[in-house]
Amino acid sequence: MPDQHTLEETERATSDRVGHLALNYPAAHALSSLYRAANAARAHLTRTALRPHDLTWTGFLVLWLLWIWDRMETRRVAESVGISKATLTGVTSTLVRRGLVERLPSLQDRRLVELTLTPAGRELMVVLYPQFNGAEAQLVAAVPGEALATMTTSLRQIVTTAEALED
Amino acid sequence: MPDQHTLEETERATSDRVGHLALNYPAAHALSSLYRAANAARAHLTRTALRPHDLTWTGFLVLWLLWIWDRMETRRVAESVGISKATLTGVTSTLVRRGLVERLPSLQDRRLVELTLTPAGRELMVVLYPQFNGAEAQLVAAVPGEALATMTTSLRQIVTTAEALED
DNA sequence: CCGCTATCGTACGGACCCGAACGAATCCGC
DNA sequence: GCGGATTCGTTCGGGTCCGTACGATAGCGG
Repeated sequence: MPDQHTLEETERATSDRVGHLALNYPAAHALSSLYRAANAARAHLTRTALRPHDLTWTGFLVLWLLWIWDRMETRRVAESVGISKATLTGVTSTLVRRGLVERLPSLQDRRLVELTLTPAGRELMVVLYPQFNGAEAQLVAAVPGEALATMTTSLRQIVTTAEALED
Repeated sequence: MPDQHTLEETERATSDRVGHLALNYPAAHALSSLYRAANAARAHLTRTALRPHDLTWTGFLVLWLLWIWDRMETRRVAESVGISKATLTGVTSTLVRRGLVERLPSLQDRRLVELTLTPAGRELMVVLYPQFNGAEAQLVAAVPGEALATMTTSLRQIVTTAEALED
């Protein structure tokens, strides 16, 4: 158990504390579950698949993206991974230092920098990604297929809503 | 758009790259959506509700927990929030420095430290939490009630599975 | 051409985050 | 009682993570 209190106890204590307020409880429970699930999944995948290769979660996301798309501008990578450009600079430096990623200054627009995998980076992903996906499958094994599809759809709607709210 | 590529393009590119491997795609898509949604929600809630009060996401989670439960041992707080004890030490120090949280050394077991909100911390939560919950409601507004319930159930199953896998 | 503006990636400071190691306190087998 | 094992919170080092500020580059109106 991640908590010394059961789910029921927590909800009762919450009700005792804030029950007099007009709150949206389904939203609160959904987002609480969302954050806990994402945190648990990230921690488990990191321990199971990434740590043996001495990779961080974010570093892996960058490698995966470059594996799928061959080369990308840094601003696109940051946007896709969901981190700031400033953070990506540091993450990229780490991956470059380990010989997995290469920086390619753009010739057309000299402000831009593109990223690509080195051969070593590609070899790593060929071995690593099937292991990673196996761990992913383990995590969702208890969720029936239909519920998983519903969940995926709802999560994407939340992403869309969040993006719309940023304007 | 968080990505210069549409979802369909990404899935096609993925298929081109790893289509010859025996992978669990529903699991991969579900966890990708899970991580993106959690990231987007966290970023939006931080900007909307937390930043005006100069609070961090993790700091807010700690405050919320102490608000609901009055006082807790640090090890329980770390477990509930999903961070390591080492991280909690730093987060707690920040909150103590801002006068929102107090450390209470346990008299029964002198290895333990309990945390509790100061009056200022309680006053902050009374104002802040309704704002936070309002932003939460905005995020899930596009998801039908039934789908939201299904999503919450599935997310909790993933949390349970992840915990079981840690043994 | 030539300022004005926008956008790029990066440097910096501060906060979070973890694993490992540590001193202090407690527990437990004998 | 008491010595070894366990558990506690903290410290430390290294790696994200962000907002801000910056120098460099590009686009654009006049």
